[in-house]
Amino acid sequence: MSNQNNVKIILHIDMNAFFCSVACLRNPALRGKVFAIGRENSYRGVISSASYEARAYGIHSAMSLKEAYSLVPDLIVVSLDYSYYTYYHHRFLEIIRQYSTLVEVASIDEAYVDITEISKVRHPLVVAKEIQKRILKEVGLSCSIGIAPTLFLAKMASDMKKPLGITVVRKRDVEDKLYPLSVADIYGIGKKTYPILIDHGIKTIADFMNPQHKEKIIELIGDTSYSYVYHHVLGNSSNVVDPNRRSESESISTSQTFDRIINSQIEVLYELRKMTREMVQKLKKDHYYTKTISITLRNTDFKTITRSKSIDYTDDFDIIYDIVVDLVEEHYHDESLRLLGVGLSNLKHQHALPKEYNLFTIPYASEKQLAIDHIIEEYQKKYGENALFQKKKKNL
DNA sequence: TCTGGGGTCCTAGGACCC
DNA sequence: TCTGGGGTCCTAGGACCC
Repeated sequence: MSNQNNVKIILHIDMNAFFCSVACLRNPALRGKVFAIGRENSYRGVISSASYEARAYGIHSAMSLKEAYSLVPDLIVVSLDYSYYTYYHHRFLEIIRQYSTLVEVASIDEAYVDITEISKVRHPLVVAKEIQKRILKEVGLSCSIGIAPTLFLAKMASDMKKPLGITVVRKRDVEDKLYPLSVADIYGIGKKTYPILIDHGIKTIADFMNPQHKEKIIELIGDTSYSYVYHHVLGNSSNVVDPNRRSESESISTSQTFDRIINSQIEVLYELRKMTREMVQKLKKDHYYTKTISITLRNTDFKTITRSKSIDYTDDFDIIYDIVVDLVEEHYHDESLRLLGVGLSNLKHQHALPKEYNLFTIPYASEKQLAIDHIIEEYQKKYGENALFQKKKKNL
């Protein structure tokens, strides 16, 4: 691969069945077993990763546990503390960073690396093979690697051979290697969009790229999506690996699906207060301020709404929780809920904030909120810590 | 005992300002 | 009285990804 102009050599490195592989490292007895990562001893929830042996039975991530057990009644389901995943995440990044300073972390189990520099003295394929071998030997994880001139093509390439694959996609390989693939394999085309395309005869990437179909596809999925795919497939997209792209968060959120039904305002507020507390702690720990506060409510029919409100930048629990209370009072009307969530978005790092926000925070708690706190306290004093839920428990 | 949890990005309409 | 764009912020929702 020669490098004229700004042709770059990008690797996309993708850990194979990452969560399951980490679980095997912690418990080697799992190796070779039909198992998955999910909530242990439960039929609720979904699979977050399936071992290759389990995949052979049709089990895959996002599948409900109930469905998985119906396919494999004696499926082994394990869960692991998240810190194990982050530990191995850093372990494989350590190795990758020995080959380039241009490493962009894309998620817990994948990264982009610009190896243009080292490729001037060593063949990219040799570099990729060495990285793959070292991650397997030194960390114990297998990965697939895509080599291409852009991030998008590298991502598509790493997907083509798993596990332990290495796939090269140069611009001139696109017709051979990408065109035969299904439109469902396009990164960025998901389960809502690909059935629409397939229903209208756009089955392969070759179909998609055929100029005769341009009008029809734009009609189906819009101008923006069409151009996005069209140009990315041709290799006309960003080839800049930016180590800082995801280093600052734009939003943080938490949500929880409950075993019981939530159907009173006081319960909603009680749970959301715990979540808000958690979010504000995280906010402060990383020295962020938030501008937009949102709540998420999902009812028993799985209908989900989010409602938000923007205020001046703040990191003050009382101010933030007060907005949560406002949102609940405005939008919750005694429906039966199964999921609650709180999100903080429009985040700004302390040092990026206009000066006036950095002076000091005035202690604040609205009368409305103090009244609610009082009700909750009284309730608990009278009936005990879990009083709010006792009546539901009886019904279970 | 159907359907987790944490993110990013985009769209679209309305308000408001110039 | 009617009629303009452009830009930015806010809110709600949805698609997608891991």
